[in-house]
Amino acid sequence: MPRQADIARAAGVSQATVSVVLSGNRARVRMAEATRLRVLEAAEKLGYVPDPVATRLASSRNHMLGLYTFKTTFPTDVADSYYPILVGVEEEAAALGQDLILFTGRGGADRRAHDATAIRRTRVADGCLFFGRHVPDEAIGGLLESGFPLVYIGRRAELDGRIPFVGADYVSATRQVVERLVHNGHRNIRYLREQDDAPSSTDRERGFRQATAGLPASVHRLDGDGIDLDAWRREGVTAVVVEETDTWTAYNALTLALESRNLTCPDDLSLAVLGRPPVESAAVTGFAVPRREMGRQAVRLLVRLITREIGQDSPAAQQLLPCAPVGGTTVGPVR
Amino acid sequence: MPRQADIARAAGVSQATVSVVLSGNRARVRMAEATRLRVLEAAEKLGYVPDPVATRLASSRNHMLGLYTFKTTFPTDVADSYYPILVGVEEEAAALGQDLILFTGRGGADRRAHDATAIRRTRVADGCLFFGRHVPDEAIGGLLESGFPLVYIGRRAELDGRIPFVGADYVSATRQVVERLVHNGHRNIRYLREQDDAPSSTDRERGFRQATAGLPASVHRLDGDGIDLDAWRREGVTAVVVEETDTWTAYNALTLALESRNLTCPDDLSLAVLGRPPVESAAVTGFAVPRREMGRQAVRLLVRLITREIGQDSPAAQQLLPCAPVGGTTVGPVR
DNA sequence: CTGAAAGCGCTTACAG
DNA sequence: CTGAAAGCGCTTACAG
Repeated sequence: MPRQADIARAAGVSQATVSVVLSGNRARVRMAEATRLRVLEAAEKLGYVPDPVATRLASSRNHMLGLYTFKTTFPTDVADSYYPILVGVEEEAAALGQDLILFTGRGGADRRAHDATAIRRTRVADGCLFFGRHVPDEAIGGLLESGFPLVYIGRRAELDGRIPFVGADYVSATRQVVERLVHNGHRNIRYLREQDDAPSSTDRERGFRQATAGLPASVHRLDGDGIDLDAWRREGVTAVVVEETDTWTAYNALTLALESRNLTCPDDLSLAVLGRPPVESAAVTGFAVPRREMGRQAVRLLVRLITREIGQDSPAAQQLLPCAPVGGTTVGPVR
Repeated sequence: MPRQADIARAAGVSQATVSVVLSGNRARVRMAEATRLRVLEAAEKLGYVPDPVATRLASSRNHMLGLYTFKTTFPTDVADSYYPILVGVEEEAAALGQDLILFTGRGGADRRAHDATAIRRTRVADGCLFFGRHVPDEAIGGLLESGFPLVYIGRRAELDGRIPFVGADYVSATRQVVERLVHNGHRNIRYLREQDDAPSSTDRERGFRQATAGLPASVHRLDGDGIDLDAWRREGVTAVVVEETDTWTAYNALTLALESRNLTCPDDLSLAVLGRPPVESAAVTGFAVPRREMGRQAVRLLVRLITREIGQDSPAAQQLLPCAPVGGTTVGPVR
């Protein structure tokens, strides 16, 4: 494969000159147009393509973006909620001329021990997208401090909120859904959430509390016990909102509870999903998490971080995308 | 970030010695155990992680495998047939400690002109998986000649059959399905295939012809006209086999023809899919294309090519995986 | 047993 | 306007 040195020989110039010409002469070196053309022509004739590895070692960019997931990159269980993000990532990466490196090869056994090594490896790329709840503070903090561009997909508050991210605005989306319920006369609304404290869950809770300020609304954390909807009714609950997660745990528990009352679509209870209901239950009110757009915007943000167009401490490095409302038919007046 | 030079200083040895120790001393250089330990300790203390870019430039391996698709890596239209392959690829790559590079960044406009450049770029990786019908002879041939390890996913006969691949054994799988029909008494069987000449289509046709040798079996290539099943019946056809492709074109055409006779499951015609029917029509006889396994085996083969465990001209560099039969209920006796 | 040197293919100051 | 030099962080013969 031809190298710059070969072109230099063919064009009768130095290898450094070839480098300058081929890199578009960003350094604005003065140069005879004839020389430039001669180099370009020789490069064309020899079928030259730069070696990305050497480029990366010598300079700082190789037009490759990393994608680091803490579990598997192509999950089989939660593929539905995950795939759209990948689609968005690829779409935008392609549009911006970036290749993608999937860091999957981080050994078997002791993953925790390998994390630091694995994460440091992301440096092959110009920058890296991270996806997952897991934030290994030290490793990520080290990357951040060294100025390595990185973007989390999904909001992250760790490391004093210094992590750039592109997330979904669950607070507003939830508030809007719940406000609609309140507008319809509901005064006792219950938020069914799962056990863990993912930002997406606590953000929903925040939006919920904003919309129900002053009302007897309450949050029910899912435990092993299942849900007693009749008891909730007796407590005066007239509407239930349930969070969507990639495992559908809370949603499924609610569905189960509804079915045990022989009601998939209850007439004495309004329902809404804080997210998008599964396709089968398309009529349920909720909102759409803009996964594909999150993928796209994460790539855009990462590239702007790489080009230093914006700094990693800039407010613009943390983005929350709006969620589109999904109409549905399960939010009615109080019964 | 600490480099080998830093470790060398800390351990009081030369940088080259550090390199030898850290790379596991494959060159079997004699070395005092104490020195080795001192180096290892210093590396640990400094939190050293090798720079993959430099490693790749200096040596020949960086434990990264390329994945080059001629369309989009994450398609939205044919995701179902595609995703399992990715799952297999990732699974095996992870198991073998390999990262994955997705070559998506090959500019917009003139793709054809960029192909050579884009394909040459795959050299960043230790080897590359290719996926798609498209075989740009010159570029792939160049890679092959230079000894660059590559594996196609799906059988490819181009370049005098010199391309390593992992495909599905459509010939045998089809033959078995059709033999079952023949065994059930069918003598006039029709194979419905699509227009193009993909290996997966011609392989099916070959298996079909093997099983129907001596019988009046015939192949119908789908055109714009739709299918007249009544006419086929009058011609004496008692069984139809239809190929599965990622677009389902032929299968959908057949379904349409069946529906126009108000029969989704005809009683005067036996049916089989050369592949797996869509979930809704699970009862249809067919076979399962082992997509995930193809992904896995392609990675395994690629790694063996990279390690020179097998040569690219070895027969072992071209693999056909068996397809598991899918029982179904649509293959009956002649009516 | 260990170190000094060359080289992988580039980029980027720095001299002329 | 162009070239010579150093360097990115490694590996790999080759000397001692």
